[in-house]
Amino acid sequence: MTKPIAPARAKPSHKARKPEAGYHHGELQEALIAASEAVLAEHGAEGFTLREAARRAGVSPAAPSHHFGNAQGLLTEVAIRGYDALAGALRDAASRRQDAREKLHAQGLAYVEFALKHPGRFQMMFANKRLVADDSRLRQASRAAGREFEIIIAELVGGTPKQAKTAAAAAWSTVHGFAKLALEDKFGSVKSEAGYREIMTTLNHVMNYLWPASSARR
Amino acid sequence: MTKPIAPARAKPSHKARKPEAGYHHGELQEALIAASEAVLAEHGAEGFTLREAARRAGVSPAAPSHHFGNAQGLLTEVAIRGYDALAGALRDAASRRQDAREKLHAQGLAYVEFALKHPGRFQMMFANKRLVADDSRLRQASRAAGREFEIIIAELVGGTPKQAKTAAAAAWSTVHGFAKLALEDKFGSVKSEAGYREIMTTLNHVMNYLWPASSARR
DNA sequence: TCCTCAATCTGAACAGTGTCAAGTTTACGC
DNA sequence: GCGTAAACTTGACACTGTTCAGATTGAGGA
Repeated sequence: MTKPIAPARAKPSHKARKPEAGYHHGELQEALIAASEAVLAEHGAEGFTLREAARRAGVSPAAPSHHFGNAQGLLTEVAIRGYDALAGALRDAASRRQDAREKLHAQGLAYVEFALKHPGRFQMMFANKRLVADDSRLRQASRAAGREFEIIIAELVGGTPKQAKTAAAAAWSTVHGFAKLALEDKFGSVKSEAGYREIMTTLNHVMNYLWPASSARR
Repeated sequence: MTKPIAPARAKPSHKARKPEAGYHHGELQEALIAASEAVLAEHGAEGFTLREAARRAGVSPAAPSHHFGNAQGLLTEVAIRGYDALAGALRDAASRRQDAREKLHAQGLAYVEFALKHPGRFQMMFANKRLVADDSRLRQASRAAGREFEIIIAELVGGTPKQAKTAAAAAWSTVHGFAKLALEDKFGSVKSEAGYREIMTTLNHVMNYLWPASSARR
């Protein structure tokens, strides 16, 4: 079933060309990142192996080390892109609404959607032990994603920056916890389409409960 | 075909002494569970290995399979005890308060405290891929822990059972997400004592924000 | 008391993992 | 055209979880 995938390699002359055979790969970084994301999508965070990623990129198991140092380095790059994508999804969701509360709700849905649609990548993003946790670019990307919540929350609650930070921590915790619990089947099976929709409506109820429409809650 | 959990071994009456030398271990199941918890405490969920647990129990790497089938079986047993301990901590925390809101706050603190003080075990409890996720005892233990929240939430919000379920999902999601994010250093370093206390006061603020004292919130 | 036999545990093997050192191939500036 | 440095491979090592044949044991029946 999984036989040697045709190696995607760069043509010698100019590295902007289509991939063909050759000792040097040419675009190995990108190929490895893409391969890693594919492995994460298929086998989840626990099922990721460096050798499998290398295999899919058509190179030897030792090749990644020349570009990323080790598996943590490669996964860190994957996580950074994951955070970028997450931040984009959050910004996108908020931008489609007018009301601050609706923006927050949309962000919550987008967050959980992101987690449920890319479970492996999402779990890896929050698996510090498998990443270079103190990588500055990683930390920056993570904080940028968190800031998307803070922006909307500040708009919603007003108050001092400290209050906004608290409220943002609350929002992030809630949606993150919901996503994590959902991924571990605590709210039913995520596998089926019906289960997925049920989970998302549960999330909707949770958001309505914690951030209701009127200013007087409950 | 089902995992061969050995029958509870009767302690050899005349040999109730030190489990020192001997071909037969005598209390290997308990020893393996204890060893696993020690490994989890020292190296975290990612750092757990079956061989290391066996090593600590003074037994060959193949021995655990006779009692737990495989690593998942052993870890499932560890997770079950973890959920039992968690449920106990939640019940305990609530029992010390009168007001329903204070009970919920105490449960939230207890939940995060549990996670931060036993990170490896906690993370493993929610790592379905490393457990026998459909083990009935595991599911029951997990639901029992979740029910501790539901009990207090029902007391707090009243309403229909469905509303209570929503509110309980919200509470669980929030404290679980907070714990997970804290463990991944999203709220500062957990390592230092000062960082730990800062995290717990942040949690306090979050709880006060989401479940404030008066009925009119914020 | 002895004997059997099932339960328990070992030892060796296997396939797979991440990483390292050393060797091979290629690209590119001079 | 050449030399050098980067890119990649090869082979090895120390691990991992799991399997299976066989050694060891103790408990209960004779």
